[in-house]
Amino acid sequence: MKRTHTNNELRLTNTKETVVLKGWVAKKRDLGGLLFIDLRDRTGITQLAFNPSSTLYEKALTLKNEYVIEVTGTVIERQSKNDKLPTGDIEVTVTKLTILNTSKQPPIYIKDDADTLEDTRLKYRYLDLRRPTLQQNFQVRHQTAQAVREFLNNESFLEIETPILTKSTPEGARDYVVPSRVNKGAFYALPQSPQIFKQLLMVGGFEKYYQIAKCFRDEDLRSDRQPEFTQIDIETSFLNQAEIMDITERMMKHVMKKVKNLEFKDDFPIITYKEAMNKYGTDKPDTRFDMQLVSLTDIAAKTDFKVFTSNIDNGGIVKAINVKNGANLYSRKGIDKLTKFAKKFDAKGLAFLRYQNNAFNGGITKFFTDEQLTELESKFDLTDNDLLLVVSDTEKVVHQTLGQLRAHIAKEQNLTSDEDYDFLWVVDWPMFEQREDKKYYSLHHPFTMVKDEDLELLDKDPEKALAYAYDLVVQGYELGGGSIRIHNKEVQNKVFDVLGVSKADQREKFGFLLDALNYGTPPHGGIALGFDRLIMVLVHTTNIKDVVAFPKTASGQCLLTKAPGPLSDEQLSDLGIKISK
RNA sequence: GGUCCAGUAGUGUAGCGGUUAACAUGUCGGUCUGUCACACCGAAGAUCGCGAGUUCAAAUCUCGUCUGGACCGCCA
Repeated sequence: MKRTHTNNELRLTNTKETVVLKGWVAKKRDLGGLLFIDLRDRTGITQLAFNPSSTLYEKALTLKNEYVIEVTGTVIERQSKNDKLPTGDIEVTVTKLTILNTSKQPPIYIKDDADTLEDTRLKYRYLDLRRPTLQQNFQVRHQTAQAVREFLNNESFLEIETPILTKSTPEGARDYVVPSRVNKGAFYALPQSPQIFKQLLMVGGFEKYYQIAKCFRDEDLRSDRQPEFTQIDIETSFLNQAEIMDITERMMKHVMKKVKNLEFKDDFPIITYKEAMNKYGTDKPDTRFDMQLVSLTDIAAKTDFKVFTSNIDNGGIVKAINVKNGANLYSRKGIDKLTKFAKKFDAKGLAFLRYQNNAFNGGITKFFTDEQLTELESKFDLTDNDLLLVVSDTEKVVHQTLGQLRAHIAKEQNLTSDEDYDFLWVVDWPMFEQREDKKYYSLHHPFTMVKDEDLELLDKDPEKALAYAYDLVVQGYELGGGSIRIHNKEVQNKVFDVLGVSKADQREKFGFLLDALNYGTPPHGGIALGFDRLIMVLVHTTNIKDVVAFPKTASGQCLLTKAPGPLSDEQLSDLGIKISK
């Protein structure tokens, strides 16, 4: 029989209608003389009622959780209503019951507040996916993809697929690799992103490209990181940074309207990379709360506190955050915990001062003169029981430590709301960073265009050169990043020189791209947004597994399929591969 | 590669040297005509992740190992 309604559809207005419903038995409530079944499908729940006078009563008694059934029945108004369910005013008196399939006792509960351990849930992922929250997450994921496509299609973008079997590139993340049977000893790599292909599509004249693209990176996992993930990948020709940011911003506003019914009237704020690092200690600041980093280097230099003065003499800095009401929130023991947290980021310690009754006390107060304390007071918007947390070290360590502390404390103290979407652009990224080995590394990627006015710096002082690069940040997540690309061969060569990529390597790894630059490559640029992360933010989860249908564990295993697994000797020999051990 | 946490009936937890291994929920049986976390009564269900060691005695302590998780490194 054809299903007439889903399980979230029937209302009082349907009373007396004959309906056909299908779904899973979510719950059986046997009152002796009366039997209720909650029938679940992906939309919701409808209550079925069986009366002992019914010939179906005995059969209904045999139903168990997760049986799949089809029922025909009449919609009636309930004697006792349930205002927690959209269908709570009605129930269906069943006149025909067909058991479509039975179920063993499931190893996990199919309900939202189930606290089953993650490994059990992953092993039986197909059961876990039946949970309403996960069902809703994938609904949102679908709607978001639709909204993205709808917007970009309207803006004349073409959706074009790029290869999954492609070539390994030297920089960036470790590649996942696929052996070639036809070409023994040679390997494809799975793309870390469609970066080079989308640039070549611009050379190919498509002008506006997008793809909801799978990307692969063989790096260690985190709660917000899977080895394969999805990007909204966009590339355009002839548009400048502001124009690409505008399209992206309008796309995000479209998504927020379509998926969350939220209007964003104002432009997303724009701050520079430098400002982000100085004020928030991170390139992806959560701006839902303040607690900005404040420099105390000048005051600290005047104190007799050796830790500060010797750090400053060695080029270090001193900065602090003001934890509002922190003196009440963090006891001595609590501060010790924060110190332990700070040490994860290479800080040697965490200094503090309390502000109570209009004066500082505790911690490092004794190292400051009254005059210096007054100066300190003027730097912060202090109220009673504030707590200053101070870190002194290299700029890098200070920023990372205080940036992480800031986020950590906000989380501990619930300073943020999941429904507060603080979209933010971070611009003016440096082209390169110099690491311990004194070599230069791309902050973005090696195809990023240097700002016109900084072109000369590539030769003189590469570290000072800024890029046409922009990141979109929300709630402390890097939602995506993009840049204007180099379309000029001389500049590209210069960048490779700074990066120390030899001519031979340039030829070997990027020859096709460099060749393409010879044939009328248009000015182009684009952006890539982390699709999974966007969904995480939209459905308020911090666990990426909640938005990926079949995710991998922290060690890259799929507990459902047991991937990755060994190959047979025959397969290995076909590929010309020997396993050494 | 490193640090930390966890692994005990189907599921989630308690127990932290000697217990009949406890509790909740689920399962099974019974009573019950308005439940929706139905209620009540009863029952079954556990080589305490695995392997060694210490001890008269190990779920409990030690070491190793496996699995899962969080984080650091890593992720242009």
